[in-house]
Amino acid sequence: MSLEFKLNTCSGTARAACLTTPHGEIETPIFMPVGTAATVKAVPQDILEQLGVQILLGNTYHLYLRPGVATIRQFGGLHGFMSWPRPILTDSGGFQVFSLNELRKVTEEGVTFRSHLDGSSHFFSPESSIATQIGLGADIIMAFDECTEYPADRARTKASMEMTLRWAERSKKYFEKHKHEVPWKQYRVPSTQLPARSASLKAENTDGSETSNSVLDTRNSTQSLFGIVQGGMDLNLRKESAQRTIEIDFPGYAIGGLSVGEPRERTREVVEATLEYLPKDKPRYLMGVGTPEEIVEYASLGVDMMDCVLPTRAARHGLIFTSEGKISIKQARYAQDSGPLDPNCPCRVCQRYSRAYLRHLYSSNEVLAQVLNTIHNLSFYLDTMRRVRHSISLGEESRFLSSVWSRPKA
RNA sequence: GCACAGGUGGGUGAGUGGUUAAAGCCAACAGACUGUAAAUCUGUCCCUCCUAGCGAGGUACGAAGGUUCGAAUCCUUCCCUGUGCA
Repeated sequence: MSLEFKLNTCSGTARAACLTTPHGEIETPIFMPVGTAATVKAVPQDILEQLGVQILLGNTYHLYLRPGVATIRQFGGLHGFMSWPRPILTDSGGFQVFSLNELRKVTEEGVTFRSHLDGSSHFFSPESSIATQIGLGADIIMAFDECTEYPADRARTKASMEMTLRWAERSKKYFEKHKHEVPWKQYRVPSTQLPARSASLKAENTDGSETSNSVLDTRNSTQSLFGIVQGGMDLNLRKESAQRTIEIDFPGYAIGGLSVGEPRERTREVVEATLEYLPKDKPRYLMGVGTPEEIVEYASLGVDMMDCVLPTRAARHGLIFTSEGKISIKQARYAQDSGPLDPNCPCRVCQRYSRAYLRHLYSSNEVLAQVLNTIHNLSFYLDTMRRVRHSISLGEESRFLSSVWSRPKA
């Protein structure tokens, strides 16, 4: 069994479920921190575990350039390389087709990138992206797509969508043929690092010599490849893209091509419309969103998985998310403030440090500022999703949206 | 005391007769950030006024005078700093 999606509770359009992957279970709706270069910037893995991070993102393009797949393969994949025993998802490099627009050339065959590191030329196709992702060995990997830019006219959006569909077929075809080449091997991790709920995945310790350690048994499992729905802001194209992607048949579906500059109301509209066409019994992953308010809303619409660089990047830039809105810890007004970042936050940063200290760290350019700010923002996001799951499990209707934070909503 | 070299906006430091209220960098202040080319990027940064503009005045390149249509830039004197010699 490589992927299992078990619905627990539904409440309105929202649902709570359990997604089982070769490296453990994930409770959904879930927020997935982004660790592009095999690291969630500024935060060590053991702290991520303590924060309750259940699944991480990695990026194919970045890891392919550095350190290279061969290296990661030697470690049995990303899990072993970065010492992260829990689930991982890799993005295909499709987003870089969009974001590196100055450095790339797209053709039907694939995309030629100029490396942002040294300017060297590299070619990515659906086949090579999947090959790379198999080498990286994430639990969930993504089809190679083209993230359509915004704005785009209907003809351009349709052409882009059609190509993404062809690329999806190629991705799947290559994956089915090569999925057994995944480099997973048994590797030992201290049992303290294993998420409790992965206990069922622990293999028998046959040699008996490592009784204090657990061994993840991934021998009989493979990765899972998700398809990606495109179609820009055009609801009809979204519908068509969803239906045709489903025809190709994937164990999970992502909604891509959003948060690319369109107004937020538009995003919501497209998400809501697209979800309607996605199967209820499979995980739905909304790529690249959002603010705390937005992820709560998308979860209420029925999204199961989300990822976003916002909490981590914003933290490094001094923007802090709190139950009372966002604050910029750089501001002079916090220079003497003895209170925590967020009075309602139980995280280790809020329990220990003052705003004045955190502002001081930031203005002094101390790396600890990045560490602490990121830990807080991630805690806040993870807590937010925990509350969303709790609300869904209580069967609270759409009301849970406003009760997620213990404050009146404006 | 003598001889050189210097004194520029909060700091550093360009500029050596006119597009110079004065580059760049830093600091300060504010803003942005949504499948990470991001410890990044953008704006403001002498004072006052308004119709808020590549707007109008004022003040400013150690001090005071002078030359010139015009000076941070040239001249004189003074003050201060560094180095060398007494």
